[in-house]
Amino acid sequence: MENLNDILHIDSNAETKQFKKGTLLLQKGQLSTSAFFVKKGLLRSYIIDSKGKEHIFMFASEGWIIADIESQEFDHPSELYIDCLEDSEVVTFDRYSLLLSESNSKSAINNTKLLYRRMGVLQRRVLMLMSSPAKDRYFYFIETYPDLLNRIPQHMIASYLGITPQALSTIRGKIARNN
Amino acid sequence: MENLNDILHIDSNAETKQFKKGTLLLQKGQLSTSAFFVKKGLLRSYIIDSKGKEHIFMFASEGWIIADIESQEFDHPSELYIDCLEDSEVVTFDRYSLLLSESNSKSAINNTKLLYRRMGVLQRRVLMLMSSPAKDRYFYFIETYPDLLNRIPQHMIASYLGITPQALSTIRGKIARNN
DNA sequence: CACATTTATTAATCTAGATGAATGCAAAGC
DNA sequence: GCTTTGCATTCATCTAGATTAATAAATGTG
Repeated sequence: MENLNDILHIDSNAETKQFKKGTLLLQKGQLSTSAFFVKKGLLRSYIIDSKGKEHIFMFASEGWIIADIESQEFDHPSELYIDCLEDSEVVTFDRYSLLLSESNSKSAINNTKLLYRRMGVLQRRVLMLMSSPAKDRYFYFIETYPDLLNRIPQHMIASYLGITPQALSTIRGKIARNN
Repeated sequence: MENLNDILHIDSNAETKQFKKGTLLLQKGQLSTSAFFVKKGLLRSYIIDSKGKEHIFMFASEGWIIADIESQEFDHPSELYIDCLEDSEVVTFDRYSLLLSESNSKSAINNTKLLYRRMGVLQRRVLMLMSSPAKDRYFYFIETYPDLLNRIPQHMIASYLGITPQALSTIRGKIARNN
């Protein structure tokens, strides 16, 4: 995990902490420049809309970084919540330490590659939300994150896909009986 | 335009070209590592789905870079089309030249900041597609890109918002007569 | 263990937005 | 100048997925 070493080396405040399932690491309204690197376990980020409904933006399992990039980038208070779906081991570090680490050219290229990759993933997500029916998005999720499938309750997958748990259940029912 | 100078300096192949409105710069199926910097004019990227319907992923006016990041990142043939909505002046450069430019730490930080900003924009886009009705997305577009409003035909704005031209027209009608 | 909470399923009804079609208008080409 | 093509609007219908509600299995927890 070369990337992690970079972070630890550059941000002296970065330290590994243990969190219990259910712990909130970031809450709506907070001004935070923290990002979370997941060493072990599973986190998610989500918003709660005006009707009180949750919408999951992303899951982060081992090796992923999760943060509210938008609020950090535009200096708004966070809209996202970030919490633990499993007991987790997390390195908290300052978002700006990643920028500074750019001066080290080896890690710079690595970090930039990671950013491009993340952008590629987001591009796909936007295009699928715009153009594909829920069933197709579900299939894509299964193929892309087969490991997450058994670690995440179904209603949260529905939330990630942008549909209700009932709709996902119906889709799965149809798939099971083959239509 | 410091960023542009970096590009021109590092990628000797980069050159400014003129394109007429309607010119296709990238097409589905192509394997391309090119990115396009818009000096003047207006480009867009979009997919055409299995039913022949267009879905616009983004617009790029002066100062923006546009490319199919996903296909480049995962070495797939492009799914996106990129074309000119106006007569445009475009610098074509290789995507990897940006990576190399990271060794120059001043431009490195600049490029990384741009990437974060783009990710922030994409985060918002995903969250709005998941949680906000079309009317709210339309208002957000107006507020965020007021300059584009008069340069882009309405049915393309609808496509960007993820709805049909008819639906956008109806929404605008309601707004106009205040309900 | 019993009891509460979380999770998944199914079904009836409702709605935002899609689809298809017709109309008017403005710009573009000949 | 006319004629074609593209653009926006309106309306009637249709549908994917939301909402509401009821049921039941699975998982926790004292």
